[in-house]
Amino acid sequence: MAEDPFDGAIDAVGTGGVAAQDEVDADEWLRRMRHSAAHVLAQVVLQMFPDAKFAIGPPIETGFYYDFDLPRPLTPEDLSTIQKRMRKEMGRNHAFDWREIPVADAREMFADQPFKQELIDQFSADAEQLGICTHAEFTDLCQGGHVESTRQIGPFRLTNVAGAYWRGDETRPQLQRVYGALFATREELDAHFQRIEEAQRRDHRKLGRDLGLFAFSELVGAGVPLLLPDGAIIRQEMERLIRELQEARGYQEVWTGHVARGELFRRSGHLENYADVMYPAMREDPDDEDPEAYYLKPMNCPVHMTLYNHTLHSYREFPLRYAEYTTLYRYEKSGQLSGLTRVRSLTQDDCHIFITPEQISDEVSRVLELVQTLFETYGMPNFRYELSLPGESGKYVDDPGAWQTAVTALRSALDSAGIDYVEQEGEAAFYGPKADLFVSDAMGREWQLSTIQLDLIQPARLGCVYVAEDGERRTPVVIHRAIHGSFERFLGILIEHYAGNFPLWLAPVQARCIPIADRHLDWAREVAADLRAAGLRVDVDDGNERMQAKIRNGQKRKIPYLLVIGDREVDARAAAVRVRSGDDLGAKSLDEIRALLSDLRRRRAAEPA
RNA sequence: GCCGGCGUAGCUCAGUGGUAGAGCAACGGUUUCGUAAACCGUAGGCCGAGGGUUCGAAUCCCCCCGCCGGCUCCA
Repeated sequence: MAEDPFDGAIDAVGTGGVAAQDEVDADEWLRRMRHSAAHVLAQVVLQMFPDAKFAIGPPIETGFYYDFDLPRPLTPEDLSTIQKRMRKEMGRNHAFDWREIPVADAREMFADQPFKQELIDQFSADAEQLGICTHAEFTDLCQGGHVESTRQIGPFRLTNVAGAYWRGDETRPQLQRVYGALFATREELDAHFQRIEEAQRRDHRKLGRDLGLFAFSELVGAGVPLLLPDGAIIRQEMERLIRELQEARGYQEVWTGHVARGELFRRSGHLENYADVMYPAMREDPDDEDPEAYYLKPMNCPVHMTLYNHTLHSYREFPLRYAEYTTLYRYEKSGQLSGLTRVRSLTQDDCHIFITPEQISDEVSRVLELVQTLFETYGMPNFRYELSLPGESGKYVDDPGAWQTAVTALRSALDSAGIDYVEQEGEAAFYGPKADLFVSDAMGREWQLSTIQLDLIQPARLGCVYVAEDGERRTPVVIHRAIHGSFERFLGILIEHYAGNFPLWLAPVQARCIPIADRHLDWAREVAADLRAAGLRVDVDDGNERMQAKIRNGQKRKIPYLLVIGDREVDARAAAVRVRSGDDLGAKSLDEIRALLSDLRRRRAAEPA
């Protein structure tokens, strides 16, 4: 999916439009099967809807899709009909015939296909011949990449139909996209669906419910997560960690509340560039354009800069690092909301660092070190960086020289940290370039967590200055950076990363005492009280169920340690330690248990897995 | 926001025009048991909200809201 399907690979066909299996490698063969399946899909859809306008049908990571403009929405029943007819067509063993024809012929051939006409416009800019591919009665404008015949196409299943804008542009017509999964073998196809099932078990929305971590309420509102006590514990541990790390690195905590006047956001540029995600102004008269109106903060930056302006600063104070852990409010469109990973009230570990231009590279390196330390603590290695640069559009104004300096400094900091990244033109924030860190959730969707942004615009707009060594007043550069991104999203990702099996330091309940019979309750309570006094989160299952049931409940709750207490343990002033993995560590003295758990907690160890 | 699907007990789901159901969870009682489910009982629902059709609506229609998948946009 990484490649732009419109970036025509018309000349990248190499072996030609059709190849035999032994002419290409396995990956290429799979791509060809998938793309060929898309052609059969289009063939069948055209049989069923002769007036259909068809767009594109590329191979993707797990299969293929094809986009259509149809007279009516496809139903799930249609999908299974289409699938049956596709299998039938594949069984007929139609050969794929690929060849090149002159542009003019292509235009004529696809005269009643407006999307194809647009593609012809695009491709004919630098080609006189265009590829077409025919099998059975169906011919498509196509850059090639096919198997020899339909019977060679591997096992597949149509999965869903979804809306998709033509060329990914929401101002253009929305088409119906039919998705299919396709793999080389039946086993791989089955494994694919098993992976999906496994991913669904990891889904933080399900685990959050099952483990009692968070909830949503229609009454409170969409996109506003309610952290239940156990979820709030995890979030508190996350905050505690980042506070420790940041205090150790010279950050100073500030507090600036939740609202600010519109005038501030007008000066910062937010109302001009960011209004679409800001909640509407809070004002007495809705028709009043009065700048006295207040807005919920979508970001902290303008407020932090105003706070900076409270006194005159010297270059000697730099880097000056303001940290705040506060909730911001963004009106995300309803279809964007997704559990904890996309919410409307989000809490950022949001900091603004005031520096001189010369300090950019060093300070970005320090931020990168902080990111690395945090991700190591969580044991999350699977992320990737993106360097977002300004593009052509007029959104990026002001000083082009400063932009260039900033981009160079950001790039060199990433390079010297040995970080791999991809550059994305046109993705910069309105105030500067940025480096973002992305991770994937259980369902394979990517989410941005950490962000490091250079700001070349707002400090000047808000009148930030510092006194330089030569006594002149200059405008500081500001680094905006959030390491978790938002605690909500990061929590969602963490839940999936651990599949709910939090390491001890994060676990809402770190150990549970399980007395076998009521006569063991006193010692169980004593053990719990002792461990609690040592700062551990420990409870006692004093219900009247059998021990087996209590163990089952504790396991389902994913509690790291279950401390089973019967006659032997009471006598020995001990508890039998069962680890979440199911391992039985046997009886251990209270002292040993306290030492074990305290050590894991203190080190924020990854254990128990 | 757009396209499609879906909203019945805390959770997983039955119920297709005629008096709202099951399992698990919860709660009460009995049981006091050695590493993933003891037994009995009780309670729990404006069937997402509002409107309409009908003698009668969880069920059919309209319109909101929410959730899920995708598209577009972003911590």
